[in-house]
Amino acid sequence: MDNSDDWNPLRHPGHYFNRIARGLTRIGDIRLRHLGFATAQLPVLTALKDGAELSQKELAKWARVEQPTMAQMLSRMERDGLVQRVPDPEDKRSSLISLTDATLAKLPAGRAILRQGNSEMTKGLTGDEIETLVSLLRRVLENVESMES
Amino acid sequence: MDNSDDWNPLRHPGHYFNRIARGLTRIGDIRLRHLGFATAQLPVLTALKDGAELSQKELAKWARVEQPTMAQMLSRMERDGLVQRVPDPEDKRSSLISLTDATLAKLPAGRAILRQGNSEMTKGLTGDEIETLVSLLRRVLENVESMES
DNA sequence: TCCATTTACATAGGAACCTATATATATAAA
DNA sequence: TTTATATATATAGGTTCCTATGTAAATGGA
Repeated sequence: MDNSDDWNPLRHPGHYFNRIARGLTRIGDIRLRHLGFATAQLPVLTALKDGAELSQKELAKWARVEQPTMAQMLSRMERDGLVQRVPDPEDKRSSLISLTDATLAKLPAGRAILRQGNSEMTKGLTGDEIETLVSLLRRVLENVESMES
Repeated sequence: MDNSDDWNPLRHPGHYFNRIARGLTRIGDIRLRHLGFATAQLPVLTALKDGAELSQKELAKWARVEQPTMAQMLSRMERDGLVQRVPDPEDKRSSLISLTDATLAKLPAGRAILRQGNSEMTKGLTGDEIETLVSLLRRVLENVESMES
């Protein structure tokens, strides 16, 4: 690839990740809105789907966001009645976060929306192609995360 | 894929896009910081790299962000001396935006950083694999953008 | 020409991400 | 036990994205 292509985003994978990620977030937000969910909250819903009680720290690690990001998101989710916090009896610094009953009741509908989105996103790709894609993505992700130090 | 995997993000491509995109943004921001550039500004730098003068509207379209997003980014870039605006003589509603001389002078260094990042991101992938990846990404992007209506 | 519509941009407000830093509790070492 | 360090969370401030809406200039039809 000659130098003149360095600025041509269409020749590089990097360009696509941002566009796809933003697109998926926008679509997810629209489709989940009637349930009161947002795309960014999905890791929290996933982690707590079986009634688990986790600390903010554990949720941040699971969702791979920084602690203040998770703190803010949990505040909004609590404000909106999606989660509840109870003081951790074993650690006065910490709270245990869990989904409210109303949220638990809405999870199956959320799951159906996700399944539908995953299927539309890979429309026209064979099972083999999806596997190839996931495996390449996994390798790129590993490279990217090894660049962050 | 059985139902119990609907919540398992590792089985779906969707999960990876967000993580990769955020990782690339963080790394780019760190590596470009000494030049005064940010990852999100790259489309603007790219569009104006040869001294072109474009309107805010054209830049938003090029970068595929909404107009207020571009307006805000250009404000910061102008504040930081990266771009300049001159009134469009043909349309009093509009300004023409171009890179400052200082920014133009820093572009080659920025390009080298991008090239390096693109190469690290795909480390271990063969040329064929990169081509396959880009082609699959293109198809997914097309699917995603067709979901947004 | 005059008015309605469209267009370009600005502004307001909010979500989700980040880094840096403060505070309170827990833990470990002296 | 007292003190130093580590950990969990909170807060402050900033960027990048979004939607909704306002304003002024351009345009096109009556």
